[in-house]
Amino acid sequence: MATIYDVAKLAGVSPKTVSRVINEDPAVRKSTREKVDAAVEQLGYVPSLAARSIRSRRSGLIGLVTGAISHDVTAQGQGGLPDLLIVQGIQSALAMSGHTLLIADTGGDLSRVPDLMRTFEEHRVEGMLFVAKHHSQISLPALRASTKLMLVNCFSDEPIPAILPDDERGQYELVDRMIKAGHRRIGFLTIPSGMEAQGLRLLGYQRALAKHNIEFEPQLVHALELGDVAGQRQMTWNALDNLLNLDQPPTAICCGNDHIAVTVYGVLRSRGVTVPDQISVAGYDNHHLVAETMFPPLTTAELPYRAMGAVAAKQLLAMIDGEIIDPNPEPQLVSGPVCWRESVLKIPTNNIRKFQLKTRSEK
Amino acid sequence: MATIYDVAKLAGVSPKTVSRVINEDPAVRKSTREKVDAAVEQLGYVPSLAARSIRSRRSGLIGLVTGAISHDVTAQGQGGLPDLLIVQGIQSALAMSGHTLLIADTGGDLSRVPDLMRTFEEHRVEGMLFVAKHHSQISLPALRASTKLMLVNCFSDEPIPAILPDDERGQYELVDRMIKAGHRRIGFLTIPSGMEAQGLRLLGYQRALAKHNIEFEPQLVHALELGDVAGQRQMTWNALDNLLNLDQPPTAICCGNDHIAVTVYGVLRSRGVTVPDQISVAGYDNHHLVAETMFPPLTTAELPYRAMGAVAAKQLLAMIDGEIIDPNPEPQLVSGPVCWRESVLKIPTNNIRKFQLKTRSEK
DNA sequence: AACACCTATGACACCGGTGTCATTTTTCCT
DNA sequence: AGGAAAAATGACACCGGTGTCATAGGTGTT
Repeated sequence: MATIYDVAKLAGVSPKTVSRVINEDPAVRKSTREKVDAAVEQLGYVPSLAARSIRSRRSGLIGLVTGAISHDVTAQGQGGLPDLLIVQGIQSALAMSGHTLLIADTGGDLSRVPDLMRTFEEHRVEGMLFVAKHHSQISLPALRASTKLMLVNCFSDEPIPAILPDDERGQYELVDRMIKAGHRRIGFLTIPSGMEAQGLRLLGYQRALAKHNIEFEPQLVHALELGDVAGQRQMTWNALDNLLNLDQPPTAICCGNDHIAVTVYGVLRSRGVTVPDQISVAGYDNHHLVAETMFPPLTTAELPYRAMGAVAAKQLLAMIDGEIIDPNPEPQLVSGPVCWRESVLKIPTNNIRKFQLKTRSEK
Repeated sequence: MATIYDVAKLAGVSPKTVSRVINEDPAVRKSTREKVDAAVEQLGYVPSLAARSIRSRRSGLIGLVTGAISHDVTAQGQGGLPDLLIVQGIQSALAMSGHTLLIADTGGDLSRVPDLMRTFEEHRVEGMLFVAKHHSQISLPALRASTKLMLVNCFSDEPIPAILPDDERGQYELVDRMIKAGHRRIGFLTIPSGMEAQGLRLLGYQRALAKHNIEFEPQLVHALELGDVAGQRQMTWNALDNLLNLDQPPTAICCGNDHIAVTVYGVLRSRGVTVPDQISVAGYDNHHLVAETMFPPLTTAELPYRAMGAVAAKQLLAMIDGEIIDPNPEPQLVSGPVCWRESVLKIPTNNIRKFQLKTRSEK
C-alpha cells in the first residue's frame, strides 16, 4: 500500500507537503496541490489513521461492549432483540461526529468484559460504552481513571455515568391514561420479580392508582417468573384464570412486556374472550414488530431505546471533548411516550360471561 | 498514557526487552520478565495497537458496513430487525480469531457506503463485509484490488464473493413437507414482487408441487405489494377473501414471511376461521420472537442468518490468511431448516363454511 | 537594484512500537 | 579455570505519518 513517501516522490515534493495537502492546509500553492492530488489519485493513496493517531493521540474510535449482538434470541422470550436499538441510537449519534464504532460482544458471558475492554484500550479508543440487555445493576472491572466510560441501560455501584429508561414514569403514564379512559380495575402481569424494571413499573402502576384514589389490590398483580415457552404460557394461563374468576374481574390487563401481551392474546382467544371488547390489554416496550402487527394493535409504553443510545453517545462525546469534566454520577433517566392503539377500550366493558371461564385445559 | 519507554526505564531494561516481554518471547530470563511485569503493572501500561500495526501491517480490524443497525423498524413491516443476526454470526466467528469488529452504518443511505469504506481503509482493516437488509442485488464503489471484501445477503455484478440464503430450497422443503402432510391445494401470499427472494421462493414452491405432480395454479398465488400497516392488512384481507372464496379453497396458506402470517392470523380470526383446524398457515424467516409466541406457534422456514454471518466471517478470515486465493465468484448458498410447529395440520381439513366468508368489512 | 517581508516548502526529530543484528552475559564442558 | 556455545539483552533503524523551525522563493516598496 502506497505511503506518503511514495506520493511525495511521484509528485516531486517533500512528504511534509503531501501531509499538508492531505490535511487541507491552506498554505499550499494551487499548482503544488494539483501535482500532489494527481499523485494521490494515481497511486490510490489512503492515509493511515494508525500512523496519524500515534502522533495526534486521537484514534477516532469509540468502543462499545454489549451482549446485544449475541443475544440468544432463540432461548428466551424475555426482552428479545430491541436493545439493539440502543446501538442504533449510539451509532447514528457517533457517525455525525466522525467517530468510528468498535463493537465487541460478550457472547452473554460478562466475565469476558475485562478482556474486551482491554482490547479497546489497546486500540486507544477515546471512550467506551457498555450496553446491557435489560435495565440492571452491573459491576465492571476497574479501568484507568482517565478512561471515559458510559453505561447504558444499566447502573453500577461505582460512580460511572449511566443512562436508564424511566420505567416508573412510563408505567405511570400508561396506567394514568388507562384510568382516564375509564378503567378502574386493572390487572398487572409483571415481568419476573428479580428484574429491576419490575419494581419500578409496579411503583408507577401504584402511583397512577394513588393519583386517582384507587385502592391498590395485590390480588390484581401476578409476577410471571422465568420459564420456557410452554411454562410461560402455563403461568400466563394460571394468572389470567385467577384474574378473570375474581368476583369483579379487571376491565383491563397490563402486561409486563409486549411478548406477555402476545401470549395473553392467545390465551384469551382460546377462551373466547375478545380484545378489547370484553377486556382491554396493554403491553410495555413498544416492540414495533410485535405491537403493530398484533390484532388488535397493542397499546403499550415505549422503551426509548434509540433515544437512550443517542443521549449516551452525545454525553460521551461531550466528556471526550472536555465539555463535561465531572459527569453527574446519578443515572440520567430517559422516558418514552405511551403508544395508544386499539387494544384498550376507551369506555371499558366487562361482559365476560362466567361460564366461559371454567374451561381449563389448553388445546 | 505510559509507553514502552517508561516501562523500560522503570524496570531498568531496554525498550526492546519490554517488547519481548509483552509479546511473550521465550528468550527472556524469568527474573527480567518479573521486573518488567512489575513495572507494567505499576504504570498500568497498555500497548498501543496503532503503533504496533504500523510495523506489522496487521491492524486486527475487520470492517462491517450495514444498514442493519439503523434499520428503521418503525417504518416498515418488511423483514425487520433479524438481519442483525447476521452481524451476530459474524461477530462470534471473528471474536474467536482475535479480530475486532469495526461497524459503520449506512443509515439507510447507500450513497454513504464509499465514505464508510474509505474510513475502513484508513483504519487499515484486514477485510470488509457488506451486509444487506434483504436478499438483493447491489453495486458497490470500486475498491483497491487487494481489499478483501465479502457480501452477505446480497450479490453484485462484480466478481465479489457472496453468501446468500437458499430461498428456493427453503420454500421447496417447507412446501414439500406440507404436501407430505396431506395438503394439495396451498395458497401463497408472497412478499412484494420486486424482491429477489420472492422469485426464488416461488420457484421453490413450484418445484415442490411439480415433484408431487400437483398442477401449479396461478390463482392460488397473490403478491402483497408494499404499503403501510393498514394497506398491508387490506391487501391481505383481499387476497385471503379471494382464496377462501374459490370453489376449492386451499387447505393451507404459505405466507411470504412471518409478519404476513401474523396479519393472516388476525384476519382469519376476525372472520371466524380457526388455525389450524380450518386452515393451515405457514410463514417464512422463523423470526423467533414472532413465530414462537404466536398462537398456535407458526410453522415456518428458517432464514439462516446467523449461519450466513458465521460462514461469511470464516471465509473472509480464510481469504485474509491467504488460504483462499481465488474465491469462487458464484454466491454460496446457505440453507436453513424447516421449523414445524402447530399451525399446519398433518391431516388437512377444509371445513370452512361458506357463509362465514361473505363478511367483508373489517371492524 | 537593494531591501524588507510574507509565503511556500523542506529538513529533521519524534510518536510508540518492532525487526535485525551486534554485543554482552550465562551456561556448559574439558 | 578457561574457552566455546548458547542464551539474553541492547543499539539502531524503520514503520507512516506530523510538529517545529529553518530556508528558499516570490512580491512590493523606495
